[in-house]
Formats: sequence, C-alpha cells, structure tokens
Amino acid sequence: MNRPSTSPDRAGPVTPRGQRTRAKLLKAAESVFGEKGYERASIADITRKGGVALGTFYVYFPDKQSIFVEVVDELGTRLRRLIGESTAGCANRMEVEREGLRTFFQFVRQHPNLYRIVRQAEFVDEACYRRYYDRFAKGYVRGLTQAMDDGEVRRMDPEALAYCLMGIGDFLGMRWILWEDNPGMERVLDTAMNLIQHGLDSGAAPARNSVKAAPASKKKNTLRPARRPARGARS
Amino acid sequence: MNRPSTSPDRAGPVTPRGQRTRAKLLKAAESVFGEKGYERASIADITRKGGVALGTFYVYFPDKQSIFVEVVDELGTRLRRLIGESTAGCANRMEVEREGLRTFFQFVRQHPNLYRIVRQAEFVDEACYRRYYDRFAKGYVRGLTQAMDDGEVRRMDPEALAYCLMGIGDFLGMRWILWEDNPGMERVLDTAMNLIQHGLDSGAAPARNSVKAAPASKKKNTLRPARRPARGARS
Amino acid sequence: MNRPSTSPDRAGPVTPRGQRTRAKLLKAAESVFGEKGYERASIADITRKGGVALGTFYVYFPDKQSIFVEVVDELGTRLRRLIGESTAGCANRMEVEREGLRTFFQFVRQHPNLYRIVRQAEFVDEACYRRYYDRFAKGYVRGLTQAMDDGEVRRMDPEALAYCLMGIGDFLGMRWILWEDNPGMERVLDTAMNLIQHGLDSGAAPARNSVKAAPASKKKNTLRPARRPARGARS
Amino acid sequence: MNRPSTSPDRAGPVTPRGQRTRAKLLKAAESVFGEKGYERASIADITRKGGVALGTFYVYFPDKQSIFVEVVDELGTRLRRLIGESTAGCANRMEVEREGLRTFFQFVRQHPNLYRIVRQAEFVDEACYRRYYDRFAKGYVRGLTQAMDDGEVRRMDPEALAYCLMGIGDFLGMRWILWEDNPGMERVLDTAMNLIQHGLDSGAAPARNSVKAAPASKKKNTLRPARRPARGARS
DNA sequence: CATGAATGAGATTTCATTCAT
DNA sequence: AATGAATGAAATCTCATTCAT
Repeated sequence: MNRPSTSPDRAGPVTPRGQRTRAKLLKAAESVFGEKGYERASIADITRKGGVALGTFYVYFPDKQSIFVEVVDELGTRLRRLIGESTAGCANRMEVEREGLRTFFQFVRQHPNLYRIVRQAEFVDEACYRRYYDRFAKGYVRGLTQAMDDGEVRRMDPEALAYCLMGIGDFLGMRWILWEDNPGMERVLDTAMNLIQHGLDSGAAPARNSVKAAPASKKKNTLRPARRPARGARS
Repeated sequence: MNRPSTSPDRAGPVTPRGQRTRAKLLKAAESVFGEKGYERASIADITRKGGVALGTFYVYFPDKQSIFVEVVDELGTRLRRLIGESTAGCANRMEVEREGLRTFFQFVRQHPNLYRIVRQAEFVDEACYRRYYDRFAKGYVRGLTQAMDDGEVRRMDPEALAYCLMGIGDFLGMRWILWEDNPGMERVLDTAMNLIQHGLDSGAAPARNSVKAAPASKKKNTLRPARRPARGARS
Repeated sequence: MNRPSTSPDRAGPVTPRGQRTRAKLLKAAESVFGEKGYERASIADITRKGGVALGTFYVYFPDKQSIFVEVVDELGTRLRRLIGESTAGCANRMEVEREGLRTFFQFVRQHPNLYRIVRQAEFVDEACYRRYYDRFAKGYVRGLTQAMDDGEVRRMDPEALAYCLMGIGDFLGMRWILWEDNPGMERVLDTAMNLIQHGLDSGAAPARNSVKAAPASKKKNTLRPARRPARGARS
Repeated sequence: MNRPSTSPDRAGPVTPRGQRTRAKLLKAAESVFGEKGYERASIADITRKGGVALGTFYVYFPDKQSIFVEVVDELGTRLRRLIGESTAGCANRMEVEREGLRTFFQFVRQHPNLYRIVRQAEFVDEACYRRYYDRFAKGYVRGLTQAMDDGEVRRMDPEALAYCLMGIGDFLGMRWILWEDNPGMERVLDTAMNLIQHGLDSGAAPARNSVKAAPASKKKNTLRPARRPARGARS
C-alpha cells in the first residue's frame, strides 16, 4: 500500500518560473490536505487553489502521495528547526521542555493543519509517518541524555522518555489548541510542566543554570549554548 | 463534512439471524477498516469478509459512516471496560496507572487495528473521535481527583493531567507495540511509571489503598516509599 | 505490458439478466474494437453501444484488456468452427484447402472487423495473438499430416506449410476483401489454388476421392469422413 | 480517422545540425514505436531516447502521425532496396524467391520492430499501410510477369501471386523469427521453397537463367544486373 | 534551433448507494 | 432478510500540443 517514499522527480524544476510553480503547489497542498484530509483532497483541489492547470501538477509530482510526503517532511523540518531555535538559549533541561512545548503549541495554533496532516501520514506512507516522530525523538534523546549526564535528569531510558514527552505535547495540543483554543492554555502548560519537572528531575544536584539562580556554573553555562546550540532541539 | 454522529438506527435487528448478520458485519468492518483505512475500505470489502451479499449491508446500516462510528464507539467501550476491570482491585493510584497502561498495551497487542481505526475517526466523524478520548478523560479525571483528595497525588488540573497520561500511553503503545513489538516493553513501562510516579506523587502521605482510608496495606504501601529515592525532590 | 490473459471474473454472472448484459457488452466491444481499434476505443464507447451504464462494464470485466482478449478468442473459435464445418465433407485435401479459403473469405466479408481486431491483439496481449494462430496451425498440421500419410501431399514440414497457407489466406483476404471487395475474388482464389495445388500435390498417386474421380480407395474413402469428419478442420 | 498521409514537410532542415537532430528523432521513433506501439509511445519517449528536448520534436515534425508515417515509409524503402540488391544477381526466378525470402528474414532478425511498426500502420494511416505492401507487390508483379513471359512460371494472376508470396514470407518470419528465432529456419525455408517452386514452376522448360534463353552461362549473374537490375526488385 | 513549462481534454477505474427480485 | 445487478459521479493520471524565452 505504501511506496518507499522517495523524493519525487529527481532534480526539480530548472527555471525560476518552475520553482515558483512547484512552491505554489506545495503551499496549496498543505492547506488542502489539512482542510479535507488526504483522501478527500483531490489533485484538482490543489491545482485550483494553487492557480495552475490540472496537468501542471504532474509536471512536478508523480502522484498525490509524493506531494503529501513532501508536505509532511517539510512541516516536520520546519517545526523541528523552530523548536531548536527557540530552545537554543535555554539554561537547563526544564526550560528546554517548557520552551519547546510553548513553541510547539504556538506552531499548532498557526498551523492547525499540522495534526490532520501528520495523522493522515500513517495511512498514506507509514515510513514518512514514523520518520516524522523518529526525528523528533532523536533530538529529545540527545538532549535528555546530555541532561542525564549532567545529573540534571534521572537516569531512564531516554527514548521511552522522548515518546512520553511527545505524547504529552501531542495530546495537550490536540485538546487545548485544536479542539478548544483558549487562554487557559497557560494553566495547562503549568500542569504539564509540573508533571514533567517532578517526573524528570534528579532532585539530587541543583541543576547548573537552574531556575533558582544557581551560581553560574562556569563553562556549562557559557559554553554549551555556543557549542551545542541545538542541544535541546528536537530535530 | 462530518455528520452529527447520532447513534444509528437504534432499533437493531429483531430476529437472531439478523443479530448474527449484523455482528458479522461489525466484525468484518473492524478488520477491514483497520487494514485498509476508512476511505480505502469499500462496503464490498466488508460484505465479502463478512460473507454476506453487498445489498445486505444496507439492511443493517444506512451508510458507511454509520458502521464506522459504531465500530469506534464499540472499541472504546470495550477498552474502557477492560481497563476498568483490570484496575478495579488496585491499592492506589500508581497501581491504577501501571495496571491501566499494561492493560492498554495488551489490548493494543490484541487489536493492532485500534490505532488505525481511532485515528481515522478524526476525519470521518470528528465528534466520534473526541467522544472516544473524552470518555477516557472523564474516567481519569474522576480517579485523579479522588487521588488528589486523598493526598496521594499533588493538586493539578486533573483534565490536563488526564490528557498527559493518555498521551504517554498512546505514544508508547504506538512506538513499542505497533511499530516494534518486543519484550523490551517492560523496561519502557518502567520508565513511564518512573516518570509518572515522580510526576504525580504528592510525596507527602503514604497513600492508603482505599477511599475509606484503609490502614496501610503492608507491601504495596510500605514498599513504594522505599523505592522512591527522589522523594525529596524540589516541588 | 501484457498480462497472462486469464479469463475475467471467474464464474460469470449468475442471473439470466446478468448473462444478457455480459453478452451485450461483448457484442458491442467487437464492433467498437473493430471500428476504432483497441487503443482508440473507450470503455464508454462500448457501454454506450451496449446500452448500459459505464460502471456496468466493470461488473463483468476487470478492464479493457480482458474483454478484448475474450473477443479475440471468441472470434477465433467461431471462425475455426465454421471452417471445420464447411470442410467436413470434402473429398480430399485440395478441396479442403479451397473450401477453407472460401469460408474464410466469406467470414471476413461478414466480419470486416476480424483483421483489425486480431492484428491489434499483437499489442494488447501477445499470448492471445499467438494463440489465435497456433490453434489454426494445429488444425492445419493435423490435416496436412494426414494428407501426407495418405500420399496426397508431398512430405514437408507440416507446421511450416501451415503458416504458408495461413499467410496466403491472410494476405489475399486483406487485399481482395478488406481493401477492395469485388467479384474478381473468384479468379484470385483460382490463382491461389493453382499455386497451392501444384505446391502441395504429390503428383504421385491419384488422391483418393480426388477431383478426377479416383477409384474409391477403400477404407480411407469410406471410413474417414465418418470417423473423422473434422479432419480438415483447423480448430 | 486517418489523414491522407502526404509526405510531411518536405523542406527538411537545412543546417547539418538540424539534419542530425532530425535523424536522431527518426531513429529514436523507430525503436520507441517498435517497443511500445504507436499509441503507447509518447512524444516524450521519443525525445528522451533521442536526447533532445520535448519542444524540439515539433521543430521537425508537425505531429506524432507524421513521424510514424515517415518511419514506416523509410523502413519499407530500406527493405525493398536490400532485397533488390540481394536478388540482383540471381539466375532465375526461383533463386530470386529464395534469396528474397532469405534477405527478408535476415532483415527481420535485425529489425524485430519491423512487424510491430508496419502492423500498427493499419490503424494510424491506412494509406501508408497499403502503400507499404503495394510497393512490394509492384516489384513482385514485374518480376513474376517477366518470369511468366519467359515461360519460367506458369501463367497466373501476378498480383494475386504476389500477395500469396508476401503472405508466405510474412507468416514464416513472424512464426520463426519473431516468435521463436532458431536455426531450424533453414528447414522452414526449404519447405517454403518446395511449396513455391512446385507452385510456380511451369514444369515445362528447364528454367534458363536469362530472358533470352541463353545457354546456361555460369556468370549470367554478372550480366543481367546491368541490364535489368530491378527485375527481382519488389519495389 | 532548442528548450521545458504549461495546458486541458479525455481515458480508465472505483464505489457508495439504489432497486427489483 | 437477503441478494447481486446496475448506476453514474468523481477521481487520478496521461499526453499531444502550444508557447514564451
């Protein structure tokens, strides 16, 4: 049912005009897939919204699945980059978590299509679907492992933890942004962070750079952001 | 796009023969929807698998959406009942959490279609989709509120907590049962419980195992504290 | 490009109504394929001419190729049967040849689609195409071998001879029936028989039952017609 | 359905570069038409194989049909020329026949596309299709008439004979070269010549190798060509 | 000459649903 | 209750051809 999901049409368009058309299609596809779902979205919907002729679609993508996969991959990349940037300056893991969640929620608010698109991926191209989460998980694992090494987070299976944290973010975003976007979100985020903080915190050593104005633990504080800015990034 | 999702045709067949046919269709539908997804599943697929003629379908269901909604509702009901039963005898909230997760994972293992079906609901009948999680959440809220009242769990927004816990279960089940079912699951469950326990535990009073403030029931009660090295974690 | 050409939809229609519809489609297909050629003929053309809805086609045939193959096979069978019948009573091989040619020409005159259909088969389903000629060849080989055994025809490779004779018939039919159907056909047939007769005739023994009132060669003469009435049949 | 098939754009490219491009397209077209058939072959296939851009096609040919017709005409011309050359030195009609067949078979072996292309012509441009055979027939008629005049071949309708002989060649080539190219071909050719020889031979006079009943002059070969080089030519 | 993007008509195929039996 | 034939709207995909550069 699922093709191996290769990138479509090696070597995209050559002329700038072609580049533009392709981009128009991708943008249109994102919104159409989000609104109608993969199956109910037709190529005609996409080209109509993109303002090009039906046949033009096939100049750039071999089929509906291809453009969908590309949309998903691109969404994931964008989101991961965003979270990476927003957490780059965080002083400790808990801040990374909170900031990451916050950025994620904001992204969802701006892209309500995200959920509908990603969830459809499960049925369109399983590999693409897994890839989406796997890449996030990799970022988490990296960051969490580091935090464990630093003694900031208790030793646990980092990948399991990653999926727990993704699950939390995912479900909260669904319930409080998609279903009922309201200002109460802040309280929900607090609850989540309360859970996460207690759930992760090693409680042993005062985390350097901790919220409680831990004495600037030299290097880590100053070096890490520079050396490993994407430490908390989920990409 | 989605119909209001009223309970369909609640008259139901009268004769036992009719009952049987209807059940055959529901069972077939569950597996077909799980395997091919809602859109790609055809009524013909369902009747074929059910061993009845195409036209027979419309004797029992007014349309494709109806049977799907019924399948989802029924799956949810079954799962909730199962979890309810399996956690009925638990001594405290943490045990409920662990037992609930375990039961859920087992159910997923036995019904790999669960995810694919429930996730499709988002696109077929949004109300049905929310209902599925809402009902779970209600149960959680009830239990968590009780546990907070008992001082067993820190005070937090119980609904937010509910969605966090569902998210954790959902993502772990997806990753370690759907994607890669293996014996390592036990370790994952431990990690999750580690997170949850520290995340929820009030750390204050020894949890009593019954609403009725039952006296510390030996092992369970007495053991946990010992196993809680981070008991003094910053709150 | 070519599928193995299996018969479509095992177990055709059950009801007589279905039988009729299927037959209507086959008949329509024969004429449409003949008129427009396989590629230019559309399913819609066929159903339109058959007087049924477009979708009905797919109740009986999985695709265009299937119905085409069935048309070809059926045409071949009909023609072979006809030739078999018309040559059943022939007194000797030469008569069989002449009678066979005559019947073939007449068939072509009544089914000008034959050529266009069979020739298309080469591109639609090679196996079906070969099968068409192979079956004819088998009949020829049987008859010619017998005639050689009888001493009526010189010893030669019977299959090669079969294809020579088919080629002669095919090309004459094309040139003098398809391209320019005229009464001069009789003269052409004479020329062909002149060639064939001299080309085959053993010249040695007077063929039994020969045109020249050869003396009744006992058994063969009397028995064969009775025992093997389809001796000259090409099926 | 078919256009009158006029020779297309007989201006032709002027620059040598253009000449080359045009030739590349024709060559590519021959193989593409042969492999995929006219309808399934796309202009893009042709330009791709030819190594030029899609638009370039329309610089040299007004449409798909034109290039196809040109391919067919060119194939016919090449083949006729080849046969003409190979039979130029033949001592008598039978030798011409044998040599012609042999050359034809060899050509088919080297151009397995020939059949597929020529047969498609029937559906693309009927005139072109007939022209292909008519031109061959003309050559035959000339040669056969001469042979009849010479008393070498019995008096028969020469055009009918021509089509018989073409049919023989066509079917043998199809069966023993296209379908199953094997060394047994020689035996098949013998059978065919056996048939043809007896079928044509006047049986009266020993065929003299020259029109003028010249006494068996060994090298007649060398003379005749000069005088009537196209005698055996089918063009 | 050459290019490659753009077009849109048209073909095949699927399938939920209806209906007569 | 059950059947299975019939329907036709809709979707995907192809491709000859045009056109601006």
